[in-house]
Amino acid sequence: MAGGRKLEFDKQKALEAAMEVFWKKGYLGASLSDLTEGMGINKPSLYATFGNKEALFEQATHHYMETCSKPKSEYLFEPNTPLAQRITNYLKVIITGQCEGPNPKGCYISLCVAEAAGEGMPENALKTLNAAAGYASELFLHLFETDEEAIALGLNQQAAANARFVVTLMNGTAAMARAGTPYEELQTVIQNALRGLGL
Amino acid sequence: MAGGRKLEFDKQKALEAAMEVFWKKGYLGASLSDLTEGMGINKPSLYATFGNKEALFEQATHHYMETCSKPKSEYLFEPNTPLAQRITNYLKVIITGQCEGPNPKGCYISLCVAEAAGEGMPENALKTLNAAAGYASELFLHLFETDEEAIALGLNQQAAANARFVVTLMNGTAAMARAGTPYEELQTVIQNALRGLGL
DNA sequence: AGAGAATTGTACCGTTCGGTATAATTAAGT
DNA sequence: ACTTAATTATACCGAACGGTACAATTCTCT
Repeated sequence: MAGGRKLEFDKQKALEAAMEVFWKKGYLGASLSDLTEGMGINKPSLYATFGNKEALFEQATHHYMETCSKPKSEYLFEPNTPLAQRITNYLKVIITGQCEGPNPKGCYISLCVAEAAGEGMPENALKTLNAAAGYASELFLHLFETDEEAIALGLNQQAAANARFVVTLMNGTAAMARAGTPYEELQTVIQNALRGLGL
Repeated sequence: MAGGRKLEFDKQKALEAAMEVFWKKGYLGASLSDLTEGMGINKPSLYATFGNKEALFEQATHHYMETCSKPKSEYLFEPNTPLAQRITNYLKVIITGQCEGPNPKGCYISLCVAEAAGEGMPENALKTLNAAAGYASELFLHLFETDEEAIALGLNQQAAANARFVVTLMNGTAAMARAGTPYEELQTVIQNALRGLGL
């Protein structure tokens, strides 16, 4: 037997809205009122659909990684493109995403990781966050260790340190973007970054 | 006529403790319970001595700048020391402060600025924060514009962009430190930073 | 010793927090 | 039409939030 009232909202749109609220306020900083208002639904609907605040955060974080973070990594592996150009393209699109567009300024993950160090974050949210936080490091580590040109340039010799440098700088641009630095100003660090890598 | 009961706590010690609480939790993340517990006093004493949470934050932020941030800038202007060495020494002590010691990991200012972008921060706290946030930028801008060696190396030509690069990287190390990256790993970015500046 | 000034602990204010019980809707299956 | 299942809106829960009234305590000055 079946039946039941239909959902009056788009699950995916609501998740997208939740992602934006967490992106703007962080996990602890986002209240249920912030979330329900941003998502356009009320509390019982939120709990019935997503579980609770923590479960919603896990799904929103996953959505962020899949739609905002991971797709940009394609720029790093584009064929027939010099390494310096690929890194430049990648950093440009990353900084653009941090500074411009409809989303909040900065980086969702970077903000929530900073928040998490202050305690008060539930365990599963921490796990989700730590997994997401390691993505960029592993991406650049893999690039510097396996890319032909990177190996030819010797970047694989200190792949971990070089990856850490790039990831550190990206965390920095996220902080600067969140503080209001516009893209035109922030974009100049890309040249410094390439020189810092010896490119 | 006069008199009155004596303060049973050290004002300066209490301010130092408040600074550590804000450093760990941020402004919004620090509850009055966190503060009174960390400072070892109770609420009426806190309000009588420091005003309210916002006024306490302004004083704690000032204390941070005077005792933790500004003193380290001396390394940048040490006489008879090559510029690259001065920047290296400065960044080493900055990263050490972010990663080690009794204080919370990361940077007090960087954390609270990130928090402030999410709204909910009172106006005077914002002003105090913005003033503090501009300090490092102006410091490096002044260095690159006026230092003899910096001018000889042409760093003054794009002083603002070069300063932004260093400040961005420092915000990045703060984020990495807060996420738990140890000093030994994070310190390697200094060499990349110098190369990124052409040093 | 006594009066007046300042700090203390306790208990409380209204509001918001994350989360839920309940009942009124809206739909499908028989 | 009628039962059943699912979603909705409203109202509420105990706890914690920033902030304060009040009375007890502790001090200085006369």
